[in-house]
Amino acid sequence: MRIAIWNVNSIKARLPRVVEWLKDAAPDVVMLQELKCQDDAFPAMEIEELGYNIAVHGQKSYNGVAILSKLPIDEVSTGLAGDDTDEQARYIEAVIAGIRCCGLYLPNGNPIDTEKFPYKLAWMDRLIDRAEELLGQEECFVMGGDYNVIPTDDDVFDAAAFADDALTQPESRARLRTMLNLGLTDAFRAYNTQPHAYSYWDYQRGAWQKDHGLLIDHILLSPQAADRLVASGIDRGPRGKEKASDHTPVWCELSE
DNA sequence: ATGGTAGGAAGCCTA
Repeated sequence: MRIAIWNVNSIKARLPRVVEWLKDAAPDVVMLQELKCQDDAFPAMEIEELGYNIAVHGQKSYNGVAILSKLPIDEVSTGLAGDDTDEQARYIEAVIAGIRCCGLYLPNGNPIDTEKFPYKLAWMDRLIDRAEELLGQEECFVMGGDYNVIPTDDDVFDAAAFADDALTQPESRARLRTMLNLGLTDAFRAYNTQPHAYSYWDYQRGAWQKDHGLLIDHILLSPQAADRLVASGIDRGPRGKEKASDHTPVWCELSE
């Protein structure tokens, strides 16, 4: 089963790119981030026509996550436990063919001297709690999406330029490492060791043309899922197209 | 030293 993640930066603006990539790559499951639309505005028909079932957790203008699946989608739940006042649509879970698929759009957290940064860290703590809970149940699960964390200085084109960025702060990195230390496996890193492999390139300053990117989209696997991991990669194709998202898909393949 | 681009909403915010 091939599972992909993609921050599309508006599903409505990106629909032609998404449709073309779904036809081309034909992943079994796709977890989307940054839909930037409400549930009723999600272009469901165009995607269902390609043979996908859909679970959406949308929000007007900002955030929004979805799961697309060729196989039936069960046990959908939205939102991340731990803060009843949090109204941002950044988390969705569903069970597909016995695999719990957790799609997330982690807060960016910039600038770090505002309330946005503590919100990011608190959100990560809640994600860690959820991961611990699922690990305790010994479930086969995948936690993937835009983590908005650059794991190491080798995952950014210019570490010095990002020294004060929320994506590289020790507090952000420590929380991501905590998830790995709990026993989760970074799917991409299990099969790819080369530094400076990116999943995001800014629209500004010709970042794509210069390969000035960041690796911030990650797929973490529970031990039961990692046992089935046979391949993982980054599909740079979509980033080079017209009207591209600033992110490109990351994928992993689990054996049956 | 600052602004560059993209998207959505509605005449600024987020990234």
